[in-house]
Amino acid sequence: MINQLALRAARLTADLLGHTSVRSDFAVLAGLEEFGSVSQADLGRRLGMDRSDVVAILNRLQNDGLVQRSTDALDRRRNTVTLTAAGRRHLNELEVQLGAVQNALLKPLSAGEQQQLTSLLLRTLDAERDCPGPN
Amino acid sequence: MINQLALRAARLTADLLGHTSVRSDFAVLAGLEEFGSVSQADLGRRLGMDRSDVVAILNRLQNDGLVQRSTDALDRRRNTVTLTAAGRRHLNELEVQLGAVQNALLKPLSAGEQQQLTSLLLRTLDAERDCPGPN
DNA sequence: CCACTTGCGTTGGCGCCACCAACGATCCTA
DNA sequence: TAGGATCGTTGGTGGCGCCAACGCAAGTGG
Repeated sequence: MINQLALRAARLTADLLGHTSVRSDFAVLAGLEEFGSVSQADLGRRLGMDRSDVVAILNRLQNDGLVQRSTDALDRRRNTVTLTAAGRRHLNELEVQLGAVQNALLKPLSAGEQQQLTSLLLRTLDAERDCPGPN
Repeated sequence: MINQLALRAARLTADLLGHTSVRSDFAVLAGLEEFGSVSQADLGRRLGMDRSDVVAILNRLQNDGLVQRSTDALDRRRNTVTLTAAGRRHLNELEVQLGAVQNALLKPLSAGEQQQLTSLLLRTLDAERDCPGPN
């Protein structure tokens, strides 16, 4: 049903970008820009992914100098993750490329319909995001 | 972007159904019902999945008696795959359950909006499906 | 009739991704 | 001060999509 479209999206991103794991990288980078400097666990919670996977992604990103890990002084368990300048640049590039992918994917729809669709998707996502929390 | 929703959908299906690989099974069963008895390669092409994966899924389904493989008399390379009565029954059950999942997922939307959304998704999917072929 | 090419089913491996279990370190609280 | 709770990390598991290679059958041109 809906998975079909997600698969198409994944395939297109894989085609246009080198077929490495850009999607999770982008998710983390975008999350960092949106939320600022956060701990890894918070990041995972807000992005809806597991702590262990966040670790792997951050290892990659840190290795590429896109992200900086520093132990929080107030709570030495936590790692405060910060976006570097290079990371911000890389995120911008990814946004451009993924925007192109999205355009290609939604090409058969008019501009108004595209907006309509994304609005509907975001609404269901937001509503869904609240559901499991407060329970 | 869109992958988020797909993930939600996957999680919901995993919650409501036993977290085994029901999704691909359903895809194959639904494809069989839609296309009738077809060869495995045709099935894979129409569903947009790899031949090797179709093999694995068919092994499972055949083992559960939901599907029957028989070598085509006219072209002995091909395996004609047929839905058994049990397979059709199982498909119906899955349709009910997945319908419930879809309802839960799209609950925050009104009925009209739900229809609108699925229509938009199907349109982009259909348009996309033609694109890679004629090139 | 014999290569040659094409398509089919099957096997095996790789990579991405979501999930779970466990551990040491650290913080918080009773 | 002892016991839980949280954090980062490691390791393993399973689903899923993709590719390469094999053996076999069908068609095609010489």
